[in-house]
Amino acid sequence: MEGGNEYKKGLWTVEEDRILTDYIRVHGKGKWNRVNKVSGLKRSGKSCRLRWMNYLSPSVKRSDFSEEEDDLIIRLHNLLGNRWSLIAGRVPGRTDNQVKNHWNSHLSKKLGVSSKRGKPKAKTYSDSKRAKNNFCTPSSESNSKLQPLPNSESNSKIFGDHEAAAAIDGFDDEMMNIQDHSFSKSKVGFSGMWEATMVSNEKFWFHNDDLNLYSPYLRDPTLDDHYPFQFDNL
DNA sequence: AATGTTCTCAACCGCAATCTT
DNA sequence: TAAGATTGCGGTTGAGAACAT
Repeated sequence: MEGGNEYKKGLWTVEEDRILTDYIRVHGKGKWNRVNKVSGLKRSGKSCRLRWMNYLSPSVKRSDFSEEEDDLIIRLHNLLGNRWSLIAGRVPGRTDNQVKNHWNSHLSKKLGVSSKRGKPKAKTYSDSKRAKNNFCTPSSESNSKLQPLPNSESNSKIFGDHEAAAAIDGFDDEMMNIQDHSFSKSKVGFSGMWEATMVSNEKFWFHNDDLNLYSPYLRDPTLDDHYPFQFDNL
């Protein structure tokens, strides 16, 4: 149980960092609410988790953002909006907090856009569940590793080689037919080179070469178009 | 040098999702 | 199955640093 005034707040001291690092070396990460009980550290589990994930973890890169990272973040943000965790998952060594701060203090100015840009908020529980299911988030363990395509044995390409890739340069209304399914580029609103791979009768995976992203598209028969959700930030 | 202003980023907060009992 | 605990996310805050006057 977290709460009361028993936990310290504010910046972490070197000694607190050492205690937390020692704890994780012995017990591993996770079970954050056990940290204070075991180590005596006067910090909430939530605070311990944040400190480890954003600062102490050896996988966190502390260097300045490179041009390549900036470029990747800008493209991912264009695609995903303020889904910082998803974006960070595609930028090796960077945390969601780092990416968010970097965007708000540097990139948004560089691009001349408002940093208060809102994410396309899900309106309902099912919407937010769909939104979560619609992108492959790398597990926290394999932070930054690309999600592989689903097992190729179980997949059948919808298109032949030539047809497999569809160049989507703008947001026009061109329709593309995939066997008996059809979708509108404008509703997807992605740019780049996409490849659709059939996983099952109900599920496609899109591969964007430009962004190295794999995204599942789940058909939703309850919607009159076949798009589970739209990217209204585009 | 002193003071005021702006910027950066670590950490907090509230909420929702997920897990555990 | 329900309720409480825990985890994870994105928005926001505020202390300290950097810059301007």
